Amino acid sequence: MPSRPHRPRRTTIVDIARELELSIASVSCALNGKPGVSEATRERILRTAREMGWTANHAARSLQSRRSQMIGLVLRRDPADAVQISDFMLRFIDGLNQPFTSREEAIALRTVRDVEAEIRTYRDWASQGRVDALVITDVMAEDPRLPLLAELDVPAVVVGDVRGLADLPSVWTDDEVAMRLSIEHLAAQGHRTAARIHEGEHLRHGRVRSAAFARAAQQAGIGIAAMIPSVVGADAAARQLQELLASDPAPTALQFDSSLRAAEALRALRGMGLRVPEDIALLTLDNSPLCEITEPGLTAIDRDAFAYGATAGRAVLALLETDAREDVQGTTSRLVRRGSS
Amino acid sequence: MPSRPHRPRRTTIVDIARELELSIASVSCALNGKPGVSEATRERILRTAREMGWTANHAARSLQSRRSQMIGLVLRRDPADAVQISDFMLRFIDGLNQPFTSREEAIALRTVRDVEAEIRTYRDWASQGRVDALVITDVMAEDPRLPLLAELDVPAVVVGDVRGLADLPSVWTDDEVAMRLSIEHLAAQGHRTAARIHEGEHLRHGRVRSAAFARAAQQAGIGIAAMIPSVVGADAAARQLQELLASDPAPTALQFDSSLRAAEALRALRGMGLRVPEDIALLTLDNSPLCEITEPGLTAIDRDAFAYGATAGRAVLALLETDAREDVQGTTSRLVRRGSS
DNA sequence: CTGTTAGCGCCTTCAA
DNA sequence: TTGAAGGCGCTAACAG
Repeated sequence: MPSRPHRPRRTTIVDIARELELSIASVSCALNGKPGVSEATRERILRTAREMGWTANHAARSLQSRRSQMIGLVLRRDPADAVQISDFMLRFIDGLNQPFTSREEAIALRTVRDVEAEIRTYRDWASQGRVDALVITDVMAEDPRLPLLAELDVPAVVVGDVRGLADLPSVWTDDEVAMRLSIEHLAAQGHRTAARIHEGEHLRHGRVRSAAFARAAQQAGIGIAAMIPSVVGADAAARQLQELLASDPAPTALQFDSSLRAAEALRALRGMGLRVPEDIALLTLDNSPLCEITEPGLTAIDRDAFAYGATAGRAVLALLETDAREDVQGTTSRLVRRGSS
Repeated sequence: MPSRPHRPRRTTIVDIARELELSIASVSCALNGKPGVSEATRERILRTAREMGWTANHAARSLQSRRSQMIGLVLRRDPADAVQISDFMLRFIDGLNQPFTSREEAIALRTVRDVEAEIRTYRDWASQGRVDALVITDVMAEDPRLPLLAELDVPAVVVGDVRGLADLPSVWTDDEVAMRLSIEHLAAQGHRTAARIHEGEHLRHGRVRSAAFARAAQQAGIGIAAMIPSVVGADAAARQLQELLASDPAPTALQFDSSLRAAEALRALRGMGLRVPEDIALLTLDNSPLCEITEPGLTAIDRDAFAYGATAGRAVLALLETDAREDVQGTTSRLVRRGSS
């Protein structure tokens, strides 16, 4: 532990009390708007507090109130994370902050490489009382964090669908609707066979989406040529596409979870001499500026990451203030039509 | 202030002392690896501490040590922020975390809409002792935060070039080199006239880059058709490009600060029937996956955002631990050649 | 080597 | 209405 910083002592309520020749209790009451002081002395106290530039010391308050005024957020970050994930996440964080702007809460952020480190961080934070609540994102199919949260006694809000996995307050998004919108759009365009290229099913929402995709396709009378994870690298992606298009019946539409992958596919398809959308249609989840710079633009499902985050933030506050366990939809999916379909 | 949470009391050093019938001082010494306890009792103490699941309470430590173990980071976030900015920032944050992974420090993050709110946050955090240090990004041409930092007695590291603006430890990136690489690349391709489309010069680095661009161009014997801020909207951008290409002599190369803008320009130029790179070359700062999905790919200056952040993190630690005022280069620019030039 | 004492800055009974 | 005292959990100085 490094040596204690020797910065100038800040003014404390003791200083104010001494200055005014009052007891610290009176000062404390006045400063916190509590009864127990006359209006006159309260005024005096508030004024000199302002003059002396007093602000409550956070550590002291925290020690006494057992509240850190911190909301913990751990980002398990794959260095290869695609741009639009970053964009969504930063907007989400921005939204998460939103309900806290007029309050003292702030976000304690930490990035880690794997779940083990993430869990360690939660354990540490919880036992040290460093955060008042946790926000959990990217729910995995078999998520070791969910039992952990039950064990640690820290309020937590889960961002994502945890129905059947855990009994925790959650903020989720309508993946079923997103898939239905996608499929219905394709059906309306006369497509009869589609394929889905997802980002892996280790994440819960990957599975939810695949299931919803299958269900919606069946209802719309659309055949599924394949539901496969995306591959990295232009060459591998091109090969994957070729295989996909060789299947019988061949899909006339591709649904992506990642707009970056969709954009790459677009480029590959054109390289293969195929026309989009005439020969094959593309559409993707997670609308982003990326979808507008491709030629043609990418039809995408739009979701308001900021609103999503803000809803999560409000759920955290509700949990903290009234112990209200919320289960709300964070954002609504909307189809944005562009040239690719 | 909401009511105090009534979670089960965690075990404290008092509990351990009582359990072992020792004084709390001995326990404290043992737990902190300080001399003053025999090895035997230390062992005993450590073991029962572990058994009882003890962890130091952060608020108490913080109160006593005057350290919050928090590094403050405020993001002034324009809701219209482009994707690749988000990507760079999240990678930067990831890097910033890097030096803290094996330590107790965490990042206190807050997003705000304007400088006023940002300044208010710094003031609050500083006076409450909520952060041990601040990391300042996006230095503006006339930056009101710099005098503020001198006033507040909080250690701070500036990310960006502040030479001549403030005497603060800083981590900067080689914008001059980036511009020189760009210009030299163009010169080598035989270009004689270029234009620069930047993201506004309210930010310090915007100005630095423009100045460096002009200098490098002069040295390379390249004429500058224009140095103008980008405009938003496809139509406006197309008009801007048309004007630019109508100037005499017309630029045969365009340098962008934003790869999103460059990608949009690429699309617009092709819409105008121009070939890239034959008729006009494009290149951009801030390499990102975006640069690979356009057709042709965008030549770009690559900078390691993670390394940049990590360097900043190390500068913060140095400042905190040894009061060492560092002034280091955070990352190195490198030209990535692609089809657009 | 061990224990006692006194803070860190704030809040909260309980008496006066 | 005001003040004195105790505690939040931990650390540090000094006494034994």
